[in-house]
Amino acid sequence: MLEYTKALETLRAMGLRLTPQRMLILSIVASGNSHMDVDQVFQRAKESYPYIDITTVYRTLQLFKKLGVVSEVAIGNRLHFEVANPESPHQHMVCLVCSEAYDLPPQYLEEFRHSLVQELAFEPDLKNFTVTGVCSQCARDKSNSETGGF
Amino acid sequence: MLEYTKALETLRAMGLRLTPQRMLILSIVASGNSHMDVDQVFQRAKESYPYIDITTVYRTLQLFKKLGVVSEVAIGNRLHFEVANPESPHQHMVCLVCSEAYDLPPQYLEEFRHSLVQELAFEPDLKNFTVTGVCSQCARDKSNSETGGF
DNA sequence: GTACATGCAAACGGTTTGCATATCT
DNA sequence: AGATATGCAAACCGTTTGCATGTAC
Repeated sequence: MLEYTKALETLRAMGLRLTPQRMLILSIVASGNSHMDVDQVFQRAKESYPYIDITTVYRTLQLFKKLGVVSEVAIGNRLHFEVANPESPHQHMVCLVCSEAYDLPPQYLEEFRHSLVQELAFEPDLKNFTVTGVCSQCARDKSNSETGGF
Repeated sequence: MLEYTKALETLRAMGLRLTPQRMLILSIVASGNSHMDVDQVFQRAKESYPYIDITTVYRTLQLFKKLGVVSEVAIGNRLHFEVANPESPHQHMVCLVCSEAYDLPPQYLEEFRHSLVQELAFEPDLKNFTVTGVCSQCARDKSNSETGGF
């Protein structure tokens, strides 16, 4: 919950306000294991405060992003957010079947990045890197249904 | 221009029509070095046939995709298309500065894919793989402008 | 002649903006 | 009190759909 106090201090320092909506949205994003899309945040927020508008969710998340409190990941045509953690940068894998997001530790991309830079003189933007694919769970489900077994 | 005759035969075989719009759109996509987004195709098409509608471009490209004539690449929130070439599968690198698209030979992803499958049991969907980043040209331009040079 | 394709308009889904009202400080 | 945030409505942008007209076959 270190993020909380730090984020709240940042808000104060900028002369911005600590509103219930902002605290709620921050708590929701912080409670997720991985990134959540805007609508997921919105739905969860409505459980606590039914009057909240999705516009507020968008604006608040963009504000937190600007403050470095959360980071944004675009997946398909949806924006996702997670609490920023500069100590453990990572990329994401998203399952095309179940839409689940998984963290991808950066070492998996090191050699890839290195060869791109060295051989193709292309500097990949790993801050916004996401691989889609099929996760082990869904691959198993699929092979089970194909063989008719469980 | 092999793609042409093959595509046209495929259309006929399916009882579909060879319209001027379809031939125009195919020729435009085939003329590009790499993938083009829908609006680029549309603009070029209007030069030859000003009455064409962007809806037709979308529908035609989707049809060609279904026939295996073109392949679709989603970049950001835009769809891009290129002539399908099953003989040389590749992925893409897109420069965030100039938006130029470059082909990425598959060998650059082999080790990456292998470690994902082996160690994380995640099968990446390399058919829809795109890395964004900064190309060498734009990196050079940037460093020049930063040092006051050109 | 008939089925299929086109153009146009309207809908769609995610996101952003304008503005009057409400709220934090 | 005064500046900032919110809710609501409307705009936006890329893409898709409905439908009457047009055209390839």
